[in-house]
Amino acid sequence: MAVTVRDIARIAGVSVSTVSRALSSPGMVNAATRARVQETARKLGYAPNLNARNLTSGRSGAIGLVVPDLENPFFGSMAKGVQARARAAGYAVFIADTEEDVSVEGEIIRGLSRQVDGVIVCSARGTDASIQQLSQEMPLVLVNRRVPDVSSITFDHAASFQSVMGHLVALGHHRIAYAGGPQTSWSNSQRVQAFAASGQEFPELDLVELGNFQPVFTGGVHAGDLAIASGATAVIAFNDLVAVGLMDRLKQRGLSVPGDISIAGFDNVPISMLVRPTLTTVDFPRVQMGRTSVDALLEALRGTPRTTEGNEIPFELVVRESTGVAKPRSAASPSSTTASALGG
Amino acid sequence: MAVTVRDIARIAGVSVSTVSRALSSPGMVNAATRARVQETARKLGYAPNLNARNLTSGRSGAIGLVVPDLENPFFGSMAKGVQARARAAGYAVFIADTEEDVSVEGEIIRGLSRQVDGVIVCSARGTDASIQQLSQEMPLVLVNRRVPDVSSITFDHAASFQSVMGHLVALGHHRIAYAGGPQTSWSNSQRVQAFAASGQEFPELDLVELGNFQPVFTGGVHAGDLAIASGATAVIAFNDLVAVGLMDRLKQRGLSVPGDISIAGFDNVPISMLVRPTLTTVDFPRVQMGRTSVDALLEALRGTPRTTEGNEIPFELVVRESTGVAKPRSAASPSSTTASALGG
DNA sequence: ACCTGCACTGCAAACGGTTGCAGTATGTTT
DNA sequence: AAACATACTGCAACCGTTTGCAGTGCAGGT
Repeated sequence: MAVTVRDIARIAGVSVSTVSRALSSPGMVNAATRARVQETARKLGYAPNLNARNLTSGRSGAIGLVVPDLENPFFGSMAKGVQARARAAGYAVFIADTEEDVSVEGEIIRGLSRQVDGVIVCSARGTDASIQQLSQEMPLVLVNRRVPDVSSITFDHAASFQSVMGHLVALGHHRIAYAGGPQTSWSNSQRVQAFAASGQEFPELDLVELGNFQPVFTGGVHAGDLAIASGATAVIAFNDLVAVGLMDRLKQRGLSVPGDISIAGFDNVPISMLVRPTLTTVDFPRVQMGRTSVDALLEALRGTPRTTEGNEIPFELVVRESTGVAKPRSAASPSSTTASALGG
Repeated sequence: MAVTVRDIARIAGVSVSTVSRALSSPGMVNAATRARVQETARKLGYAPNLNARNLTSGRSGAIGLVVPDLENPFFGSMAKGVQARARAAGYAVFIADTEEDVSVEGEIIRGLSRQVDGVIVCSARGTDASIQQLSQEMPLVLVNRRVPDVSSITFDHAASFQSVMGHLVALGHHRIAYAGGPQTSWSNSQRVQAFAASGQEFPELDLVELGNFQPVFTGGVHAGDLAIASGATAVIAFNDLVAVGLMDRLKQRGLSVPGDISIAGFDNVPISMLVRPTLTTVDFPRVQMGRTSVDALLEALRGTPRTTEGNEIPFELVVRESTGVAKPRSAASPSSTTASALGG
């Protein structure tokens, strides 16, 4: 059916080994022969059988990408970066969606690992131990999470949180609330820590943790009422969706953003610039994170693993309309009366 | 390094062929032997080498998925469906992002085809001929586009457009505009046709084509002014992003939605229920489209290709707040004065 | 003239499975 | 008791490529 090295060998009048060498290590064969072989190969439309090639070489020329949910734009962007960089390096990408199911994650990754040279894993959940275990079984790069002794690529959540906090402080806010995300999320724990650390840095601040919310619109709605009750003049939300839900609820309750309360989110999702007021947020270059994780994996495959630390992708604070100067504490407007009345 | 059938054979005291059969065609070997082999395999942590297996079988157990842009949520959802169904059927998924570049698309698909049993292709652009050509070279299923003689899975754009139109007519609208998408887009051409067909179905209607717009927020902003000028009381937008941009512009110009103008979009993207008013739109089950395309591909691989026609995924009209009864033509309110003044 | 080194090429053995065929030991039929 | 079918197992070839090793011919050095 398909044309093989033997066909080429027969037609070009050489041995199969010469054909193989002419095609994969051209330097080893005489220029004339090489040209003849390559020409016949081209004419016959030869395409090497990758299974055969990989069988001898032991490599597969592919990497695996494991994500919890492909429908989440975060992972879509990641995948794009991974795909682009892998292709440029001559690797194909196998993709697997764990559907957020930690229990099957290990099996999926192990299954995948038999057909790839290494894997890139996004696993916000799952235990450190299980990830360490996997990392010992195969070349593995962990994304958006840090686990001891596992090569990982992350955003600097602490620093990005600080930059949002600095922005709000500069605008004169004193009572600032944080509407957290899922308790099990690594990035949320980073933000909670950074939030607490801000207390050290700015002792004059009045910090309120509103609790943990689902990282979606309705979670923000829920947080909205608590935010009003807290009496905070600024709220940092776990992500943009929460921020948008929060903002919607505040408007519904008759408060103005940023007049009464400033709101900031994280991720810079497309919605953040479509809502009114547009949302102040932090942009994390997700495509670049995908690219960098491929680089890290390929280096590991070449036997020169990066250090675990220091692989942090830069972020950017995007200031838009949802944050403004804090309303003076003394001159309480009717709407803020509501807030302070409820805030106790 | 890795454990092979030979290791198992040696330890279990049988031949490699028996090992192979005990593992892949259990019916052919004695129950006791089979148990012993399977047990040793399990104990040694045996995992078959897929390259070796595929080399003999000629199959690869993988399918390819080719999309123009992984960052686009449409394809993310698709990919999720593809991935899930493929995994369930024992297939792995290779993914490739063409970056909307038609010129390399063919090469990417051909390269991919060497490592997979078949491909699922989303290619809104590219010529019919090039797709037909590819389809003859390998098992191929085309998604969201119809090309003669190529197996394809689509949404019924005509019917979904009709349902939006019917909804608006029922609300009493007479002058209805369509804000189109890219001229080269297959789905847009389907909608334009359906728009024209509505003229036949409802001769009393007054239909206005506003032109072609970029399928993004700013395209909608652009369309907004034209919509006002057109004097239409209802606008159907190419997709939700255009609809949202349009709505934003209308509000900016002092018109109310749906008070003065009703707006409907397509796709039911997350934003559509976050904007105010929430957007009437058409939901296309994209994950299901992914699943169905895998089914079609697998059937083709088994030699029982589906017919080209009839593979249409059901849609659902989602009526929300952005569409309402048409304002009576006679009683013009101040805000509509603006519109009719400009509408000429 | 002889040996050495070099550039090139071919042989054949891998890689790790699958599978057609033949062989052996049982059970079944007449 | 002989002939035969049946159930299981092993041998060895094969899938298409890579690669260590040996062989060839030819140039240059002595």
